[in-house]
Amino acid sequence: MARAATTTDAFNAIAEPRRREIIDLLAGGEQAVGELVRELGLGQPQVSKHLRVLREVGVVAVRDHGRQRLYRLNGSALKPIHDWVKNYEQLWSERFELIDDVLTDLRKDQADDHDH
Amino acid sequence: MARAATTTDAFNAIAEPRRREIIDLLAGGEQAVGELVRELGLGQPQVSKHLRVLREVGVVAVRDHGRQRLYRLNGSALKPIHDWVKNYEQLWSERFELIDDVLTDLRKDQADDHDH
DNA sequence: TTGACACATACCCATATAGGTATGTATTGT
DNA sequence: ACAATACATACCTATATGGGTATGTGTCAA
Repeated sequence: MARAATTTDAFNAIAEPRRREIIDLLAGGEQAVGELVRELGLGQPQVSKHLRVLREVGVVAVRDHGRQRLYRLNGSALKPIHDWVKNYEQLWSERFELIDDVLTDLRKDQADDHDH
Repeated sequence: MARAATTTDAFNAIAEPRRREIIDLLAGGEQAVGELVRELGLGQPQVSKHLRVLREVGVVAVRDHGRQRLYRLNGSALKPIHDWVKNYEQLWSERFELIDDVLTDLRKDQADDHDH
């Protein structure tokens, strides 16, 4: 089996750096494809394809405006990612570093006790 | 160009569901490959390969113990993901929904004013 | 109506998978 | 020394990719 499709879920969709860049740009508000093309310095078809992926996983939505297509962010589609990674937030917090030190000391004391 | 390697960064590494599952399992503490194999219901070579990817991006670390290899989580490697997605947390919070409603009302009032 | 514009889609190609199977390597027990 | 155990790695295959280029589709202006 090959790798899962980029359109499988948000996890796969945001693995691509340009797509995260697009999301960051749309955080500032609705934008047309042409603007994104200029800001990204990518070809227009490439940008359109990235936008398609983001659309399919629900991270962005489109709106027609004359001959332009305005894309906007739908941040809630990123919630599953946040929910998952949030479980590990404590693992790099300063508070945890302290707790970790304490636990290490406790284990050390236990080892000393067993040495007797 | 093809898709970026899974070992490029944590974003690519965690796109694979089984690798997230491994991370979740290791959150409970150090585990040998064989235990992970049983818990995942995957082949041993497959698990070893997933572990290799996670090792290369620094999400897990290994320790030799006899003929076993004990893997442990290094959660701090997930920080970049958390840092990135945290910027969008407000977009689905209840608090934001309320702010959004208020803004919508404000815009509506402005439109009414212009109608006069 | 015609041309210009904004965007989407259809191809082509090189590449990196993820799973499966077979095999190599190091450690342990007898 | 030898078999068994625990992992890692090599190889194969089907598949989806991201960029590039060419082309299709819908909208606007003259």
